[in-house]
Amino acid sequence: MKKKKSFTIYDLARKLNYSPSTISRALKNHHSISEKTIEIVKKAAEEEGYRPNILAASLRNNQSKTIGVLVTRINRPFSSSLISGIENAASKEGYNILISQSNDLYKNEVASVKALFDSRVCGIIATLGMETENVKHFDQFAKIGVPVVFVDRVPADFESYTVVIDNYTAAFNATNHLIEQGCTRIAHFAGAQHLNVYRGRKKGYVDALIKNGLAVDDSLIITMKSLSAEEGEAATEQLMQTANPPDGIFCSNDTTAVSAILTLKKLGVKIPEEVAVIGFNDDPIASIVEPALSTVSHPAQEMGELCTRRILQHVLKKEGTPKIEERSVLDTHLIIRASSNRKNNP
Amino acid sequence: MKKKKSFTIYDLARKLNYSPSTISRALKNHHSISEKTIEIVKKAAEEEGYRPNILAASLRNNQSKTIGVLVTRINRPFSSSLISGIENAASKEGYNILISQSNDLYKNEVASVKALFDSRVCGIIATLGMETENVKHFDQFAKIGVPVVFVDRVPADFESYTVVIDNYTAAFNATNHLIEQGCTRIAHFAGAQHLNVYRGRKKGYVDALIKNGLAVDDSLIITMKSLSAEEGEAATEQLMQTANPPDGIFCSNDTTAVSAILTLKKLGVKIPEEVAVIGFNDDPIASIVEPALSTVSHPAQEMGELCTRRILQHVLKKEGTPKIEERSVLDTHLIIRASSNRKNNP
DNA sequence: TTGTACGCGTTATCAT
DNA sequence: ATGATAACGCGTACAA
Repeated sequence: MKKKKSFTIYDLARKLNYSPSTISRALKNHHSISEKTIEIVKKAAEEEGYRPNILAASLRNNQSKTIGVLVTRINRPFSSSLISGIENAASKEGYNILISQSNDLYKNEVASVKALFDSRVCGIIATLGMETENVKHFDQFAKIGVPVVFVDRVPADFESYTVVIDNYTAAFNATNHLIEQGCTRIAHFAGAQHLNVYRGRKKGYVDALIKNGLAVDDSLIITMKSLSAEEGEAATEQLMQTANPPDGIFCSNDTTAVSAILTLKKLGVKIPEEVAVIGFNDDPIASIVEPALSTVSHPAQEMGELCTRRILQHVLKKEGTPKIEERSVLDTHLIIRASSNRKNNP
Repeated sequence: MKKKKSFTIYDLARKLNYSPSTISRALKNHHSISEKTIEIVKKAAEEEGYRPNILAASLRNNQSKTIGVLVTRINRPFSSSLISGIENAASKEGYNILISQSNDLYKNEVASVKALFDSRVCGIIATLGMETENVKHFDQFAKIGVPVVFVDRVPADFESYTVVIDNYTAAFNATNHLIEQGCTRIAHFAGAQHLNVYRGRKKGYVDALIKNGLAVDDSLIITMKSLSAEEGEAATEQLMQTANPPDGIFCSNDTTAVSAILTLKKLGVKIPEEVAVIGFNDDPIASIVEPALSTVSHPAQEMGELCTRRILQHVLKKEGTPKIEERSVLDTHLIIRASSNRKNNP
């Protein structure tokens, strides 16, 4: 269905007996146009319902005001908060955002990145999928000077902006907290180890154990494919059936942590007395589950805003400041709730 | 920072000694181009890393393959699921989605709609904000034949596609269920009444009471501005302090319902024996809170997919099928959990 | 202060 | 089967 031709600066020019260029300039308050003309043009534009065609402007300028965003799943607390932050910061500066999700499939990720490139985004913000092990598909951006910001799940070896949290320290602190609560046999629900976030969390966990003189028992480390509720339940059941079950679990996300809590309750295990549990992300469910889940807060919204700022800084930058690499590490916060707090439940 | 000029069909044409039009056609498998030429062109395009410039194509075709999406807050279970559905259906057909959020502010909504229009989206999917009482800002789309799909929170008087659930029936059934459980004094947490969804839910609640011969007590109907957790808590406390507190609460969303449950527990009120609670949406927290929250499931993801389908149907439609109005009402499902189930807690 | 002319990358139309 | 040309709407160098 073809759309009607829209009202352009040419139509406006004809109507006002000006040249199109004068209209164009007046509309953007060019200094060489008289106040009066600007006023006339703007008034007429308003009356006629003129709206600029951004496609044409972007093509002409070889530069769009659209930021591409790629996440694994839009429909997840972390992602949606991240996107929300990105959108708020972007729209405030007159930038649009183009969104796509990979559903954690490498194939989709590559296709989405291509699509975003074809749309000539002025920058791209991306979180890597579970299956992603190389990031060649982002090379095309670097090649033409379009900034790439990787956030949260980031590659090891790509020259780009990076916005992350310190997964290692957060995990170390979380595990350390469990030890302070008296846990001596702590299990860990780990995620795919080729992803920085899960690698960091596992390493923090292991180092906290070592630092405190506790044994690292590989049978207590369950590595999961997608950290789903089902996997969390299965792992919890499996662990509790062993001769020597854990007295604490540090989970790489809240989904599996909440799942662990529900499963432990089903098994009649007392939380946190017999098994203390701590998660990661501070999803809404964390504060609702009973006992409330201790977790690590993830400043998703702020991360999104920062990502946008990185893109804008880069785009608005003048020549001569080509540094396209900068790593931002945001603070996390350990939130201690009932699921790991033995002090209040002596 | 200016970007490098990109590799175009002209470069490809020069390199292969073909005309740009041949390249253009070969790239889209035009039937008039020989197999051999197509192969040659595609191979070279691949080698040179040629990527089409969608901006140029859209400008030339006066038709983009981008769907605009406007929600109130990206960062909400319903919205993010909706968007996820929209994105999945769109990307499958090679369409992109441009997202913005109004944060429930009318001013933002108008600005976002303008921005989406300026980007020449081929269709727009929107959920109205809390403050929105008129939808003039959508007229510009109708004017040039761009389809508008309103979803969930929709206007009463705008010719467009509409994707909704039957709020009235869902609310009626939810309230009826509370009555079946023995509730006789049921409160209602209502939302802004100029929005169809909250109006429908309230009406369903009222009619269920009437149908069952129960009195409609205005003091039991609390109308909230934003249906936030804080409002839910305040309303619950207020209700329970009265001489004649309710024995059931039908809430217009899960946020206030969960808030009610937590507040009731704090007050030592037994759920569902003394007060049964039911929410709306089936957010993740609904199944986690204790007792688990009965609620109405909202097929957000499917609604999103349907919205996209409406746009695509319209866009791909040939001339002569101009019907731009069609109302789709999706089924909801009453999910009975512990917060309203007195049968299992005699 | 305003106007003219061209090009951004693509595709549709009309030729050859 | 392929090529030449114009046009989509806008912005800008250059001219007046």
